[in-house]
Amino acid sequence: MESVFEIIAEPNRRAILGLLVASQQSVGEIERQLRMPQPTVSKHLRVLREAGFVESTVDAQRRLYRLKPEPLQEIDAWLAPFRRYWSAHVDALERHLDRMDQSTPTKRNTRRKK
Amino acid sequence: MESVFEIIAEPNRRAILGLLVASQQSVGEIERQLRMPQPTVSKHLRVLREAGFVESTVDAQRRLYRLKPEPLQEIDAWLAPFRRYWSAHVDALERHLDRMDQSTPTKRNTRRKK
DNA sequence: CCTGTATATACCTTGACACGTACATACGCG
DNA sequence: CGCGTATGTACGTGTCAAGGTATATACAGG
Repeated sequence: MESVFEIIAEPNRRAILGLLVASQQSVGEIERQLRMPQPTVSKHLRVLREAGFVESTVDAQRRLYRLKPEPLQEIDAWLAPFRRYWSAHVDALERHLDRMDQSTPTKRNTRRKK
Repeated sequence: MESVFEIIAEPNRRAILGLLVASQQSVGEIERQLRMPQPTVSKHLRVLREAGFVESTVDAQRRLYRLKPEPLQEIDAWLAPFRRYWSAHVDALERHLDRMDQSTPTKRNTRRKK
């Protein structure tokens, strides 16, 4: 279970992260909101913790889990080249639509690469 | 194999997507650049195609695969709340550092991103 | 046609991981 | 101290997906 991508492939883990983005939560609160058995929550939290997605602090018998940004930022970084790709191709789509619309003269001086 | 997250959990598939972001490629070209057996490439391409990550056109015996943006945009969208989360917390960190630095009166318009 | 090239698919095996159940540990309180 | 609550962990099980090997399909050219 090495990569951040495998970690977030699990729907329950994404749900847990989705909860924690609002505020920190105890295991029991997560358990109740997501209606999943407690051992399942604990195991997913373990995976998330060891992958650096969350950290916990002790509050008596409870443990409060909160989000850590780095792994998700890593995913965001991986996505960057593709963002550039599709923003470049919005231009291509526009050119395509321009060609379909015969009446409008191409006011298109944005040149294409490749 | 439903969710886009499961699709990109596979390292070879991410590698293929990484190749295609540069330009479209034939199966053989992918096979050679990534040094993976041809059936493996074909199977991963199939998964990517059925999930909408790529599309292919026929060029004689070859098939040219190119990227389609939507599924990756979906991942990008999922990431959005977390981006808000951590950018909010960069601010919190900055405020914290400001409080630690007693001498400087918060001249808070130098907004450093990341 | 036959051959070589290019790509897809079928079958099998293996390993990883998610889940449920049961149990262990820890803490607080009466 | 013993009980209830809160959380972590160990074990057995089933499922599913990735890889390898072999084979099928498609096309091009002599």
